[in-house]
Amino acid sequence: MAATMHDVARVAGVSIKTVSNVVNGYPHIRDTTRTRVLAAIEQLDYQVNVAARNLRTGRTGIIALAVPELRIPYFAELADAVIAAARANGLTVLIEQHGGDRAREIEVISGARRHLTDGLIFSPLALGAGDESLLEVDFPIVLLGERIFSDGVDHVTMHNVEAARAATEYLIGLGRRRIGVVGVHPGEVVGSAGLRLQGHRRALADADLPFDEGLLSEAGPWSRAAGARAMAALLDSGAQLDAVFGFNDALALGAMHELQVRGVRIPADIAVIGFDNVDESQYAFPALTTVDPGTEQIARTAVGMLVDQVMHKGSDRPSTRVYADFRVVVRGSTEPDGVSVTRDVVAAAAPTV
Amino acid sequence: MAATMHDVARVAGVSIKTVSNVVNGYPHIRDTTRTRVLAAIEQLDYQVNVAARNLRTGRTGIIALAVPELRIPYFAELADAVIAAARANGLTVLIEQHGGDRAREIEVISGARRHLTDGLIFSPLALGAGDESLLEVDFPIVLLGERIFSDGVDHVTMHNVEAARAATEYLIGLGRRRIGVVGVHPGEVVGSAGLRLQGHRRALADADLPFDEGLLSEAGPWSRAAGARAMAALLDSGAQLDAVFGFNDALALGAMHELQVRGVRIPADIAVIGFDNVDESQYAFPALTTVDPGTEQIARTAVGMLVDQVMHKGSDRPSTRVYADFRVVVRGSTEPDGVSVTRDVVAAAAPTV
DNA sequence: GTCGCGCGCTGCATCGATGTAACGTCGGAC
DNA sequence: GTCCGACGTTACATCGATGCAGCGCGCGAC
Repeated sequence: MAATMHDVARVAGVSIKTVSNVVNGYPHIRDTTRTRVLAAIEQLDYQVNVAARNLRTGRTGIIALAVPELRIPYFAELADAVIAAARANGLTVLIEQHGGDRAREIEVISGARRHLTDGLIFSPLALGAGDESLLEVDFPIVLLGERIFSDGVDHVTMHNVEAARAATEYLIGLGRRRIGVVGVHPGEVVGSAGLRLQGHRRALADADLPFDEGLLSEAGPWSRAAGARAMAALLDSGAQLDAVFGFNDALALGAMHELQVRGVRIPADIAVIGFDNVDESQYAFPALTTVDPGTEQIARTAVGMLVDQVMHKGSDRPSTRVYADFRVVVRGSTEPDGVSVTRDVVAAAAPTV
Repeated sequence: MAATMHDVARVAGVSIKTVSNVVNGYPHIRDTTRTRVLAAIEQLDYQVNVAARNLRTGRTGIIALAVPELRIPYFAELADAVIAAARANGLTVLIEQHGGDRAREIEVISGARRHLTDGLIFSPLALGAGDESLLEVDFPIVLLGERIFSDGVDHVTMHNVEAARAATEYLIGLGRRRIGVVGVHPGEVVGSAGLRLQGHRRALADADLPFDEGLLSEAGPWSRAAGARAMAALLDSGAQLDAVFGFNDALALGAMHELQVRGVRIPADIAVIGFDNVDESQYAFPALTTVDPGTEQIARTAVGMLVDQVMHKGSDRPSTRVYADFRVVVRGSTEPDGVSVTRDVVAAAAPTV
């Protein structure tokens, strides 16, 4: 059986509490005592029982991350970044997949596992406007994404509008004038598709370019397959294009593939830009220019906010909303020799209340 | 503050232990009592404090999964499957990334977090032959992969040799005779590359086809980029091919891309097969034929074995080694009209001791 | 010389649940 | 009629740690 503090105390000839003090770095301990305790710990190969410590302190050192599915590359990379950020804070991450299922999303915020974790980073897919009350729990939560906002809840999100605007501005700067858009969700306003389209339109307006509905192509799920289909539809409609903006990388990659199959030269004939900067994109040929939404920063910020909430639990902190920095990552799909050149276009992260 | 069993007991007018009995489904309780307790639980919105239960029972309901990185699609999908399988067993999953770093892999098996979890599913990358002693811990562990085996430790792995053999057999069955191989690791014997090459050679021998070293192409990391480079090298060498076997999907996708860039028709001129069956592959155009190594089964089996170990902890179970079933998933990259047709080629899962 | 305080350490209560022993009651077996 | 055992329930100890109060001691301040 594993050794307990009691065993260590007996071997070291001190009280159990002194062992606890040594383990927790309490400063007022004679050096000789500390040495003896440490020797006993070494000898018995003692490790603190975290379960017991948790019971006493109410902290577990585990945070939960709830995402739709890990098989979606963006979320896998987000999870990767969250785990790394948590590790830097001495925390481990427990992952829940809710699959965009409403019932399971609700279960995540109200579930019994709350006792197991110190807090939750939650990226919802089904919950949305109107569900704010569900988020009013007495438990540290950080929300991700743009589906739902609530005044009392910390939130980390991205500059969807500005980033999309920067992407289109960048294409316009290259001299492109007829920019196809892949991944539109007609009628949507608050989701990623709606916000990114809004940014695209602003960039066009800023450059006095017309907004042509004929250049928009719808895609339900934001997958490669859908991107290829949407691209095909756009080309088949006879639209004349010199650039394509895929609302995420999967769409852009699908679109790019369709273009290549048809013998279109990228970027000579048509330039392609995506959004998300998933790993996959830099391995495409040509490598995909894309908007990096600051995934790693989002992860770091979210973990930081959660840690902050955990430490100041009970006190009335005002809730914070942070927008991650983004940047346009220029690669070969827009500039022949631009492979992996990174260009910072905008950096904005004004915390707002 | 959250309600405790004590509160529930007071409200229901019973002892705290009776509440415990109700919560844990102990059968000998009068219906009226049970009803009263349940009502009190409902009224107070009581949830068991898992930390306290853990301390008492020594179980946490959490299992750890240690993988190199979630950003590698195969591991993201493995994690996805493990989380789903764990959920089916009432468990949650805590994920550790060791990044193939030896020190961190060792930390994972000996770390203090062991107390937080009931067991560990471990997919090592740095540990290998010679490190068996590190695995001899008094803690439920299930090993994945083919890097290291140890007599005392449960293991789930895949039929690398047989599966690769089936892939090549399948290509030969299509009438292909000159099969390029992308992803060779010269000199390797026990790793995936070595085993898969061995399977490939056997299939050639079985069909009385010559083994031509000139058809092998090396790739260090198994990425798309490396696949494309290896493919290019092979083509540039002047080798005549009618098929390509990528040792994983990323390699195969990279190779496929290189072929398409050069105007090679897939599968008319050259058929392409991969290995792993990651989601990405079915969205390629043409969709990639591949070997499904039974990732989901691997996950389910590993979780099952771990649960078994946890339940029979202490008793001297013999350790088990399971090989997952595999199958060749036929898609457009080898047969024009074979998109998403699945063909079971071999099913083998003889548990061995 | 006394007081107060910080140091180094201890003992006890406590976190919230579960396991064990044991209680009274009641029905059935002898 | 007595005894036994199953039933429904309870009290108490326990899991392994931490928080708090407090002890004896030495040292500096007044």
